[in-house]
Amino acid sequence: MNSGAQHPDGPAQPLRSDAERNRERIIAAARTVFARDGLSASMASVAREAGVGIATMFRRFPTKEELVDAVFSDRMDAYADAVTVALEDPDPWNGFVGYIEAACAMQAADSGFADVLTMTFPTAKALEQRRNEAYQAMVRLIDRAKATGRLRQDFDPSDLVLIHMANAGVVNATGDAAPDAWRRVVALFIQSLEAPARGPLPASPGHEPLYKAMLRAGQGTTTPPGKSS
Amino acid sequence: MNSGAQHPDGPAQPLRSDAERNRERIIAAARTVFARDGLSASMASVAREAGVGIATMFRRFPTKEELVDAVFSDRMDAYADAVTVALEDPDPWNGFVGYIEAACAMQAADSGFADVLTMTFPTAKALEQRRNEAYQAMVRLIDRAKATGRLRQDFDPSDLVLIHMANAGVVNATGDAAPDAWRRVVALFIQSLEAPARGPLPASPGHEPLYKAMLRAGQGTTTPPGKSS
DNA sequence: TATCAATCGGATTGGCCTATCCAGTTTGGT
DNA sequence: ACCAAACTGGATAGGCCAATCCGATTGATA
Repeated sequence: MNSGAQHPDGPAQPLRSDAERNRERIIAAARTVFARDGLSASMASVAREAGVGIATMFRRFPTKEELVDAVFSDRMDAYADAVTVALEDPDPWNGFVGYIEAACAMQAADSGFADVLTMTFPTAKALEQRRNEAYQAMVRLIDRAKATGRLRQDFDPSDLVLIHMANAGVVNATGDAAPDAWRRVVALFIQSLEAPARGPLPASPGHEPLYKAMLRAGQGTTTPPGKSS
Repeated sequence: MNSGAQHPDGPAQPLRSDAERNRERIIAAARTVFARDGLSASMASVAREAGVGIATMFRRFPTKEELVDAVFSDRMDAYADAVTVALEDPDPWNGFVGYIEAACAMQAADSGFADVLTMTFPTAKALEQRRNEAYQAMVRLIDRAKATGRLRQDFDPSDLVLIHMANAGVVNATGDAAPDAWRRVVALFIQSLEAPARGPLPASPGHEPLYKAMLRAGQGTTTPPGKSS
């Protein structure tokens, strides 16, 4: 993708050439492994795939969140781009529907990204900033679709998160045994969003509880799955 | 619940009294732990909760599937009962809707059961038999609802599995941070199922691929999460 | 080319998991 | 009250994981 640019935020000291090469090898490997196994993949498995030692892994990315940040911030750009494209559609409802389909397709194509869309990682700054940008654009997209009357009025931006959670459930459960199952589920969802509403909905959980939920989920994936009684 | 009945299928030799006591302690503990942590909870954590040794655990339930079978076959009865109740509703659509809500509520109330509904365990005979009974009744419920014209004609029994997968995604992701979020998602789903359909749907994945998917998911939970490169 | 600091990666530690083994304890019939 | 069979649970083996340490290696500079 972007071969010229380094990782954006000031590399106080440029890495030595071999270090930079390994860094990119690690990111490429993580892209592959996370796409296949989701964010629960181990750091060690990424190192193995990259052909570098475990220590190199941890020296460059001391926490998994930093690796996730480096790997998915540009995929989050693509996500934000999808909103922009949708906003350019002359038919707001078409744009809205196309956006949901595109976003869910991205989830289906990359298990790691499916996880990213339903979790939040406060320390992954680049990632979270892009997520917020995408969110702002998304709110405009929703308002536009509501204004035309095709999108039900009680739709809430946080409903998109719920859709992503539901879609992640389908994608995770079906995997490559039924790789297109999500399309049917998403199609049902979209039809339920079209105005006129066929009935009232239970109240939206609201932003803040959903944020807490995404935080909680993220911590589960980043930390070993151990429990204490 | 049922205090009189033993585990149904012929206990060739009745267990010694202390063994039987431990067996029930284990099942009770598993009910608690699975409900809290889902089926990914470890056998060891169940043993700890039950206050028995690890060996006792494995002697009574050599595989996790046997434990799952013992714990959830009666919950699957309740699931099947919900279909029966729904079939008695004079309004088939009401019955259908009520059934989906009840089933999803059971998922929300018990993480373990949420997993059970989206996975299959071929060796868990009691569980799978009850699942099939429920499935047969469910097909009748669907046909009845379609006959009245309130349920869209292209609804497929396997769509219920997809709904459960989606709901499991929401329930897992939100947990107790947004414990009612699933209600909104399910309400949207139901509204999309009401006739007249607002548009065609992508083809159903069909029974067999979905079964494969459920199998795959089950194995992931039963076996350690290790991977090979 | 010579030097040295940055970097590399294998070995290791400590934790949790599944699963098995075996010496000590409990049960129930006599 | 006695004893054999059934049962118990800690110890243990083997595997995967996150994370750290340190001797060997390599890149950049003079």
